[in-house]
Amino acid sequence: MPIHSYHHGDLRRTLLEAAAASIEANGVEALSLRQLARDAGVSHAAPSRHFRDKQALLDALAEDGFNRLTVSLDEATQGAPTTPTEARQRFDDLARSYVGFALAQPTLLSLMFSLKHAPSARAELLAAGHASMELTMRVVVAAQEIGAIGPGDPQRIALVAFATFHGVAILTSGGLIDEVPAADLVATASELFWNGLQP
Amino acid sequence: MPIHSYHHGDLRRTLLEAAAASIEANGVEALSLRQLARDAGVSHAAPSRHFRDKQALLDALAEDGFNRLTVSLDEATQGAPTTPTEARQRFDDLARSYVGFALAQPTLLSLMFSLKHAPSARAELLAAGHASMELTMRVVVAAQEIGAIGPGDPQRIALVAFATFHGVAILTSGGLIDEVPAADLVATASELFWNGLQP
DNA sequence: TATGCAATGTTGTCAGTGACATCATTCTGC
DNA sequence: GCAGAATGATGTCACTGACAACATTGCATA
Repeated sequence: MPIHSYHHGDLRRTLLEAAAASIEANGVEALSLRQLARDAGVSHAAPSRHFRDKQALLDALAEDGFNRLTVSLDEATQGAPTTPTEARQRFDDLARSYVGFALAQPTLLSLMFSLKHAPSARAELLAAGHASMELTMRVVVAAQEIGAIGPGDPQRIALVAFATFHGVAILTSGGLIDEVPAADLVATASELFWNGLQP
Repeated sequence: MPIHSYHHGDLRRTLLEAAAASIEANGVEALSLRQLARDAGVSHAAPSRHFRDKQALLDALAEDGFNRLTVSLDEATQGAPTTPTEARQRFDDLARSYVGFALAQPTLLSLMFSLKHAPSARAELLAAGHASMELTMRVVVAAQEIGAIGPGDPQRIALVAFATFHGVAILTSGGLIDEVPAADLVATASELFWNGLQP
């Protein structure tokens, strides 16, 4: 790809990456399509070829975020547990991975769960979000299968676990907590939740 | 107060209420100070007398939200419990109240925990947020005092409880969950968490 | 009670923005 | 090698937030 070609080459990806950096640095409110275009060295209307409007860019960012979160959670919970200790470890790892994601890109996480998405993007977002929750369910089911935790609708348990991780992630990344270190809060949450699941 | 006086009378409150309605209807992104001014029947620059800039209005909204949340949680948990069943009931009520607040004004809740606040407003927001968490701690301490749950740092437990409620609230109000009714999710979360607290 | 100042509201202006229409260039499949 | 699809550029418009300068009103106090 020549340095100065009429076509950018991979403008869509460039815009997404710059936008992700921008929202973390200055918030969603301050995101400017025209500024992104300037930074990418294209005209102010070029982004509209890839994102119908600003909302479409935000939707794409959110979907991308869910996909990255799914990868993170997946990598953190490889291998089926064979002992209760291992199952518990997977659960801990899942929680730490979630909160780690949140601390690294808190604004993106908020955006992912923000409810103002274009109806057209809703299907993709739902699918991407569900993939993340599926991973949580996988950990729950694996723990149930070896008897590390009691029975119970794994989907419901996984949803509550996911919600717990999310809440801890938002609280710790939101700067609303000074007294308790983030890692301690994650550990406490994981421990309490696990206790509640015991047979 | 005359119908048409030079001074509006209570513009600040009018703006806050209209803004709260606007963000729930159209999202934070679409909030327009000038539109709020038009709706209130004042000039486009009048709001600046009450809110230095848009961020200041959002900060005030968030603080107001925390105060209202605190009132809701307080009203839902009146009276010291005397039995484990009552203590458990308080805990359930707290969770339901939190999620009810979230369902009624999901965008405001997101805004409250958004990290994009002016440094000058941080102190007030922190105080308002802590008041909500204090209420959660009150419920935990009350339960501990009558032995309904085991010992443990009540602040840490309360923070995790708060986080759990918040996570469930965001998930249920965010439209990311179709399979499980919100009330069921709240009940499951409350039950699992309570189990984890048993001595 | 009179008055001066603080609080509040108005008008005017400016640069930045998102969206859209129209035109230009390049790429790709046939 | 060429036609049409992708992608980018240019021009324009209404709207917005922020700010400056000016107007009106309410209130404290002398």
